[in-house]
Amino acid sequence: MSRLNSREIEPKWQKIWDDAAVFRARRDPEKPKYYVLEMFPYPSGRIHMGHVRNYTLGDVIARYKRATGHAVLHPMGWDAFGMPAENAAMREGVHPGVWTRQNIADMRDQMKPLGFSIDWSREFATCDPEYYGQQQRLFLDFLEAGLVARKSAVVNWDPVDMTVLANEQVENGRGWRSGALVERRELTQWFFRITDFSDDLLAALDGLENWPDKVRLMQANWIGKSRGLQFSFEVVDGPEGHAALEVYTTRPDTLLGASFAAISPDHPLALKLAETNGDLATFAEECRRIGTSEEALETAEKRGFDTGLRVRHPLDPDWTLPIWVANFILMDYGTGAIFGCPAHDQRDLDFARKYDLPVIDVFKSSADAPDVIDEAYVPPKTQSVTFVRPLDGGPDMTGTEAIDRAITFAEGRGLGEGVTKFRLRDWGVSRQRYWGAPIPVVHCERCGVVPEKRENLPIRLPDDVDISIPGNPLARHPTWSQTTCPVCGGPARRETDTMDTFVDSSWYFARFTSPDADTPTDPEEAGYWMTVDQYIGGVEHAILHLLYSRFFARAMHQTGHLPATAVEPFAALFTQGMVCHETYSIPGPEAEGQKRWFAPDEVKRTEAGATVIETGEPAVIGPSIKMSKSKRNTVDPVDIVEQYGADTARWFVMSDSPPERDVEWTAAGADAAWKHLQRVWRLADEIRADPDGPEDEALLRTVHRTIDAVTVRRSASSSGPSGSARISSASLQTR
RNA sequence: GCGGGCGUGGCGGAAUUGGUAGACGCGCCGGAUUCAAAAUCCGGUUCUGGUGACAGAGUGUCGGUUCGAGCCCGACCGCCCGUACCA
Repeated sequence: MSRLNSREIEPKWQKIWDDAAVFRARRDPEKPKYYVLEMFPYPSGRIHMGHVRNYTLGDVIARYKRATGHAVLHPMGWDAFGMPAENAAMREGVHPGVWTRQNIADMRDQMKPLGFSIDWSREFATCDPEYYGQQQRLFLDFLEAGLVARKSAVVNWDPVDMTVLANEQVENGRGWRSGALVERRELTQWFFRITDFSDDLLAALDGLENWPDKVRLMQANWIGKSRGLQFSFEVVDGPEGHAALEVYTTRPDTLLGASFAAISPDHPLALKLAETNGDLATFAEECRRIGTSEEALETAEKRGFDTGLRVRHPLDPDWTLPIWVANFILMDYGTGAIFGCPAHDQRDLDFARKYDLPVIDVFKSSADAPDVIDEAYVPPKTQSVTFVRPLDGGPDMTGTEAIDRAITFAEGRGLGEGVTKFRLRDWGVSRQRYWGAPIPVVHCERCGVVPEKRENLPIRLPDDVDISIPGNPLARHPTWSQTTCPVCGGPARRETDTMDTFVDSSWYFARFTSPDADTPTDPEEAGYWMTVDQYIGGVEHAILHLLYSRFFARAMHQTGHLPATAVEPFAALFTQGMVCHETYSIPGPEAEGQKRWFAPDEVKRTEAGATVIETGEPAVIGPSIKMSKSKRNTVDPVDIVEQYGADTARWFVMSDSPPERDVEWTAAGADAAWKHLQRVWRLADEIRADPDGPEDEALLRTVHRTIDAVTVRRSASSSGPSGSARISSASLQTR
């Protein structure tokens, strides 16, 4: 009787697959097509268990579909632009391109032994000029189609390093390298007009039946369609050009509860007043130090500054309200100004309590009204439309009806108009960095901003750059930006901003259908393979990446690069859970931050606890959390493959937990997975040992019951991988 | 802060959707087999008390609805993801 020897079998079959090119995707009119895709990796240098889980999920589906007579496309590539390469360059003095290419080579070497059924002939990296050149072509096509805009946006500015910082590089309001207080600064930047598609991106979510509800809900909330009233306050003795203050509210029915007006520190009126009011200018300056992330802005302590100006209440000209500048008003949403209604909005209430502003309950007559307002409330069911009801004589009514009625009433009186607004903002794609796709436009003194000629694409990144200091190496390169104007032929300057790396990942799935085409896509190939039938990746991409990709598919359709059938790029989406591991640490002499972390292979784990192998010190066993470098709780797939073989790693991540849930990697679990494979091997071996003997009817029956159960469950489940999860549990019960 | 998710034995997880909580698997314990070990096979395994029959407790916490709640409702706690320049 033989034993499973993964070390021999796996390379043997991988070579046979490779030589026969069995995973090469081929169009076949006789077969239904199936495109399965896992979110492509960032080439950090090492694959981790999260990758193994992700690609195994896709691999199971790819193999299943091939086995059931489909023409399958299952490609792999590299999301190769981004900040880590520049950081490595600064840290180690290595060129970002060299670093990235080496990482790709390393990771490919680590992935190959896992035996995924990938069509490697389609591999590309987004830092290939052949790829980003086509992306530049798309940029120009979008520009021509009116899908690109140029406007100003706020960035984090490090005044010491003289560079733009990513939100991630801002720590407690300070630049991570310089430690300088970060400022907000406005730059003119390029935007994709994703808001042109707000309505469609929202409405089409309904059709994405094979997406998780939670992702659809998150996207819907992100797009944030709301119906409200836009109206203007008359500003009493306002400065020139500011006789009126436009505000937008989703709760016009609470208008009589207004006790103040508030504007963003970046609102034009605030800027105007700050010109002559030093204290206000100082206050606004302090607000601008918070940073640009929504999270930072919203969690900051609510602060305000009374401008001394007042506005007239629209329903009562004798009633005036103070105008405050408040740090929790976002210039990006609505009009950058609100009316404050403390009784019915918690943020307004916090603000009113802090600055001693009135709290007026407009639902006092409602049965739900509290005697004293401790927290903002809105009556759940019946609510009187306080300012409308006495005037139009109608009945009390519920939420949205009340709001609609207030809008109708206000419109009838000429007070304002009903407006639909979206929370979604246009997508700013300009980045002041080197390692990204150059934006293919030219700045000419005579002709202004002009697009590059398509025949000049790709606009390549220069290799000879100085990365050792912060800032944009393209901007300080002595010659790269010098060019001639495509229109007048005069001297001109290249755009030195590069594109957001999310652009790279917003169409790679389309490029996989024709990776060598000299246009962004080959219509015939894209028409055959698109859309992606099953997309698999982490839930952390639920909003941005997936929304940008949905936008891109629409924009690519509009510019003739994708068929109408592919405006939704991913027919089905599966979000897998994370791979976790417990942590081992020894607390330092000082505080939390002093902990020393130990990797699983540095620790001897017993029932009683854990000790550091080298020193024999006892280590504290921490909770199982996502594998990460900083906590050192990673298990290298390469080690597992060497120890047990790829099938053990693949089997473990597929069987131990349902794929949509987090899985905890344990040495015992890996061992068990290996044992299970041994059992399967032995079972098959026993049958093979007596090929002429009578068939084992009980076994045959079990096998077919299992197949039946798997098939039934698969077709019943809405998306693929949850079905394949059942394959695991069903097989485990065999015999 | 806001949006989304999760919380059941030592562990992964079941629970036919409001009807015997812990299926199945892992691990562990005991036994068989073996010169011995591995592998394999059999049995046990929520916790507490009890030799035992058995008794009591139990699905993050508190409260509610119900004849009946892991499941429905309300409030809270903890962890995770996202929050538009991390990918």
